[in-house]
Amino acid sequence: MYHPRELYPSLGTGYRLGPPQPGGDSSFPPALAEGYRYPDLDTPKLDCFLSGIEAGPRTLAAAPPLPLLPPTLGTEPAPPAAEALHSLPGVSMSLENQELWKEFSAVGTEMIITKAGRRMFPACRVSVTGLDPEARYLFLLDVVPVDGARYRWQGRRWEPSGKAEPRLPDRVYIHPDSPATGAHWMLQPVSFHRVKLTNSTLDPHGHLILHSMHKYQPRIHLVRAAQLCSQHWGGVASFRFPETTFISVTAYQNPRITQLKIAANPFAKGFRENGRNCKRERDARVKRKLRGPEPVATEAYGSGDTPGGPCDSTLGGDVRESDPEQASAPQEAVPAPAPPCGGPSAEAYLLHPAAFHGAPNHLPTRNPTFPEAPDSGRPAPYSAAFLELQPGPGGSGYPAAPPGASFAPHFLQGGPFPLPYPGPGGYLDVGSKPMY
DNA sequence: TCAGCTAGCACATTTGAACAGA
DNA sequence: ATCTGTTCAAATGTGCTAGCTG
Repeated sequence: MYHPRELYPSLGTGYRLGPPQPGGDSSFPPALAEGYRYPDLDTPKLDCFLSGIEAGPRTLAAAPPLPLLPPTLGTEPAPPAAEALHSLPGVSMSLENQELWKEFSAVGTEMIITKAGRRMFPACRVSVTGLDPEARYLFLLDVVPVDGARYRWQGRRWEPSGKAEPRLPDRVYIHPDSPATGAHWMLQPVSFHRVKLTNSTLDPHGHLILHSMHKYQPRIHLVRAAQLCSQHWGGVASFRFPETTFISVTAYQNPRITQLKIAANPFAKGFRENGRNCKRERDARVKRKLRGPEPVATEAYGSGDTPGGPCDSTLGGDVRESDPEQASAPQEAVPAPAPPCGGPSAEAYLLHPAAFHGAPNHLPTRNPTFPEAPDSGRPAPYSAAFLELQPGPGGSGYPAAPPGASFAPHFLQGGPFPLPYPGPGGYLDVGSKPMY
């Protein structure tokens, strides 16, 4: 296994997220300071990953003391503005699909996790401003536990039910467009709809590993760096949005969440009231089955509907079909359909568009020594690459993920990347730290 | 007994290859 | 020969449900 300090020994350990330094930069935007405290502010799990960032001209300023997260979901008032923790002055981020998130949050967001990995819905879709248009940045997403409790659905609400399970290996999702110029990231909303969540601790695909019935919070990190393995990283900004807090489940507990997901997620169209798989239709099918073979449907398959589902550009994600206003909002912000990438990334897109619709083809070809995704004949797509990293020295009391028989201690799953770091669209395993 | 998990199912959407026509 | 638009099949993403497990 690798630790970033081993990968980048020349970088030292001088740059870390942490409490504000005396005399540190005070450019932290006040508006963004109104948020919640990172539960693990003192030991951010990205430490080992980000410690290689070169100390910039400014000292990293951490968020000021903030109130703790509320204990339960579904009852809290409208959440405050996003919290930010960064050393990139002037950079701010906003949640594009905030209304949808708030709708879920008001009920108590649940995210299905499966062994094979399940996408998040709603997905995190953000807009960023204040970047240097010429500089290159990486966009990362991770998910951290909100508290040390396990939760249980009590028929009407979620309530704490005992102590949380030991923290699992931390993984970071790297946006497929990374690295790209500031101009590219600011051109259109950045969507993390391809992030997958799993409850399989031996997950070989690099999906983000979570415990079921626990409360989590996604975080988005912006790192200024020319390349994924750059030795000249120029700062980091971390953001999180309180309304994106969710409880991981293997089956939905709150029927209101189920209804919201069905109403908002294009992939669940078949379960809507007027769909072919609504309860009435299902019952009718069962009856017909008992009587005899089902007649062939005469209606054109999916006719009349405008495709509005997730796409793979940064604009993609949870377009809410039932809410045309919401669906059109990003287009108002970006009048002309922008190319998926700008600068060198746009070049890569033109040369290898598939790279932005699944496999990162703009990178070196798939390493044949790595296995295919076990559940598919196709090469592992966006989750193709990740890196298992050993917890840092003195960093973790948490035992490293038990090495599965199917994969080596460190490797790039389905890796098109011959280098020991994850490629765009991949996941970085940064080890973990004990939380409780 | 029961809460939680898993696998299989049907349906909708996405994606890319193949093809036809300009 | 090239470009554009259409069609189609396979892959993938959904929630539902029955059965299993601890």
